[in-house]
Amino acid sequence: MAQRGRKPSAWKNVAPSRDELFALKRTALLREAARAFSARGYHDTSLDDVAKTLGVTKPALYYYVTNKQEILFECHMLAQDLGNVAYDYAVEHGKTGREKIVLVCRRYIELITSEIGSCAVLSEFAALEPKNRAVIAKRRDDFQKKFSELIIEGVKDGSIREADPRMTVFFFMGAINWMTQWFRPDGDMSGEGIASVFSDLLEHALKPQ
Amino acid sequence: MAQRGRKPSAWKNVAPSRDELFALKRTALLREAARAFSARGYHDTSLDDVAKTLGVTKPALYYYVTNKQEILFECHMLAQDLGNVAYDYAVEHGKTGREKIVLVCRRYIELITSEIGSCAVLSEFAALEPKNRAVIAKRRDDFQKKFSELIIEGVKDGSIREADPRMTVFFFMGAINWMTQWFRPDGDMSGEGIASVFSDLLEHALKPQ
DNA sequence: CAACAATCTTACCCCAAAGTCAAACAAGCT
DNA sequence: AGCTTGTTTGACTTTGGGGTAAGATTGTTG
Repeated sequence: MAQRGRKPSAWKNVAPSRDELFALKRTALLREAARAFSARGYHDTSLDDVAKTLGVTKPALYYYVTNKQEILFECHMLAQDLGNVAYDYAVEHGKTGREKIVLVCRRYIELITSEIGSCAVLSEFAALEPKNRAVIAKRRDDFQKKFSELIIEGVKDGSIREADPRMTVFFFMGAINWMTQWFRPDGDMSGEGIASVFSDLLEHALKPQ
Repeated sequence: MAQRGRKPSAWKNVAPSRDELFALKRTALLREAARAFSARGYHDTSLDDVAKTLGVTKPALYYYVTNKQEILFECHMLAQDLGNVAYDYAVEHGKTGREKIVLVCRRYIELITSEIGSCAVLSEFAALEPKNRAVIAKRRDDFQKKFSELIIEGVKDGSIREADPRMTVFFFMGAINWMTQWFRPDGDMSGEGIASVFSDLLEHALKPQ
């Protein structure tokens, strides 16, 4: 009934194509695996478990993924993407260096808390195999470099007091990354609430005087 | 020669008794395991490797330890002890709430950086078996509770601006705990250096105005 | 319907690494 | 020397879980 009077091609919106179905299932797999990894850790999560949760058997997973390691790698990539989204947002909306930094902080927290499943995985860095680890490490360093530059910008424009950029980045990125160890979506503090408190603390830490 | 003219009992200082030897070896085992766990992660570290590094074989380790899990548990306990040491030091030496909090931060960082091997393990929380995990979690919560109370004290005595105590603790404990992910003893920043930067940031974040 | 491709299952292989055990070795004591 | 207790080893068992092969099932298309 809702379909009536639509264009003939309306079915496309309702019945996903094969490729779309494939992508959908693959994403579901990554999400579920990420959730499990964060809850029990990479090594204590068997693909049998993940499969059971998804209502299939293990070999079915291997149709969408070449091995367990690939899952972990993709989760890391997805989580890091959020960081870049937050960064772009902040650079666009902030004026001074401090405003931008504080905005990144706030936005990033909002993003990872709403997508916690795929992000808590950030703590499983050691479980990445060397080649993948190198890729993720490189991206992370690039990311933190951009942050450092925002701080330098803030010191120049007078919105941030003199401070070691690299250490400052480590400081608040640590505070944020550690969230994956304690944040629970059903806890008594919302993602936005935490974002407010944390970005406020950061702002005072950086402000001159 | 250095021994000459000493008391007859001087040998005691040089030749450890059996019990002392046992304790010495056991500690060496824990230290080395901790180092390996931090470098490669708990699950990617085999006891065969640890044994080889110590110049013995795996079964020898089992003479000092009942199983692998016990090693991880003891490492966590040791790392947490440092937190309490830092706390006691700060309460003794600080006057206002803020001074105490900042001192805990500084002292704790100095301690874990000098003992990084046994501390980087803090990130392997998920690898603890349920029973042990409960013990460690309890201790950690107690620890953070004491911190919260220092903050409340600081707000009362006017040395700390209005702030959510629990979130504030999460914030800077996160920043510190995350150090285990990036700090390297041979890096270009000493433990004291980091302690200074971090405690300075924390101080500004808490200070009124 | 037949044929072909996409998807998923049952049954299996395989191996790294935790953990065990009896025997060998070492050190002190009488 | 020989006895005893503490320490270490070589050789072994066991198991969880990653990964695979071959066939069943479902869906699609001519």
